[in-house]
Amino acid sequence: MKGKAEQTTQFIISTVAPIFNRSGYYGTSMSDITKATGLTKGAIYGNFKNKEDLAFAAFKHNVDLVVDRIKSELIQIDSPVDQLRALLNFYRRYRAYTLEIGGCPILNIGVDANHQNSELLAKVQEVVKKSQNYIRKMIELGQASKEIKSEIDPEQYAKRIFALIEGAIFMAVTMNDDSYVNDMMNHADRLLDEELIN
Amino acid sequence: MKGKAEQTTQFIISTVAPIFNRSGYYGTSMSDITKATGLTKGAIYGNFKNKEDLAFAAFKHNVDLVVDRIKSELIQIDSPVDQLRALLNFYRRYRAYTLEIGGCPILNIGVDANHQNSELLAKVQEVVKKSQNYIRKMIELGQASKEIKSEIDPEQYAKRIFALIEGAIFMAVTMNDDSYVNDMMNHADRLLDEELIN
DNA sequence: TAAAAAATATACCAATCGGTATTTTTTATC
DNA sequence: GATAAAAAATACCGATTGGTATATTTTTTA
Repeated sequence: MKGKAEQTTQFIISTVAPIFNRSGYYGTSMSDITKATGLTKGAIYGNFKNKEDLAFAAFKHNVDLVVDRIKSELIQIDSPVDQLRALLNFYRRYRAYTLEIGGCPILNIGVDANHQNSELLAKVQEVVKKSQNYIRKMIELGQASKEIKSEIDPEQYAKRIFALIEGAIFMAVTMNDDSYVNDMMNHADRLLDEELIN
Repeated sequence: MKGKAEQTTQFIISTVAPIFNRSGYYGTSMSDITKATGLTKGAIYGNFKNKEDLAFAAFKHNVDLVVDRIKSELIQIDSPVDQLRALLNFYRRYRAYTLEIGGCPILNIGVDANHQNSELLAKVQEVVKKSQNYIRKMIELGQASKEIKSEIDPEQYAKRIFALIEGAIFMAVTMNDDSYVNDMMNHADRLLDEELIN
């Protein structure tokens, strides 16, 4: 006895995820949610404990969308250095890709949840750590294969590359100007060539 | 016939500015504002047309605080290259300095206002443009004095430096980790040495 | 110091907030 | 197709939202 509800749950999440991402927690009302889904409060609260739980699910959904896309693009690449380059390339197309979900969930929810919802902020921090670990492992694999200098600190560069990316996305979204991302990815490419690669 | 009101207006703005910066527009309620100021709605609405106007004033106040501080630190420096270095140094101390106002207003309000309040977003964009022009002029002065390479594009590097800074601040605030800013400012220093300076 | 003006407090408004108890409808099982 | 269970709709709740009209207090000016 279950089947319909799971579909509805997924429908609610995917419908509501861009709204939370764009408008933030307090900027998204239950009536926004019922309007967007065409469902009533009874249906929403039958599938989610409360608004907060819906916000958690929405964030996870948006992150999974992006992460799945990245992994599917990088999994077919062998060399870790080429993977790093492909990652940068992904972000060149990032803004167009995330238009429909309303921008970068890490950036949006990170700013929104800070000082507001520590539990949601913790989830953002988890995603950031996983993302940085992902980059760090690429760097470490590059060191193991002698493509990347052994003396550099993988953690340090993973954090820096992630910060570069988020800064570029923030500026591109805020100023509605893709050149921030394009220039920054060129810059990151040069960073690879001049500081990381042997 | 005026005097008391102006003091009160200023008091309200400076009291409320950190709240808007931390909690965003919809996350800040009029009751938050009356509680924090100890005033009643009558006093608030006697000094401001509505909540939106208060948010505008709060953003301007936070920006002015930061800008005034930067200008006071840079005005006594002659060489434009040294000014650029001093700017980077300012941001090394930025997070501690902006703890009381609740982080970077450009970042916070930029994300908060996007998709929510186009008028407020326009004000953020104006501040970003002014900030970038400020950096661009330093670079151009450096070119005029032959300290900086004539072939580089001042606008491009002003945008990149600003994006670097905002990315580092976002990561530092979100992850509660100052090393993002420290590492990024070191990185920007090297960018100056290797790409900009003759 | 009295009168005028300005500033603040009080009391209230309709609308909306997130959430829930109950009823109705839909779905799955036999 | 009857029945039971699950899901969704309806109708409602108290609290809070941003905002306003009016009364009171404070400040300024004469």
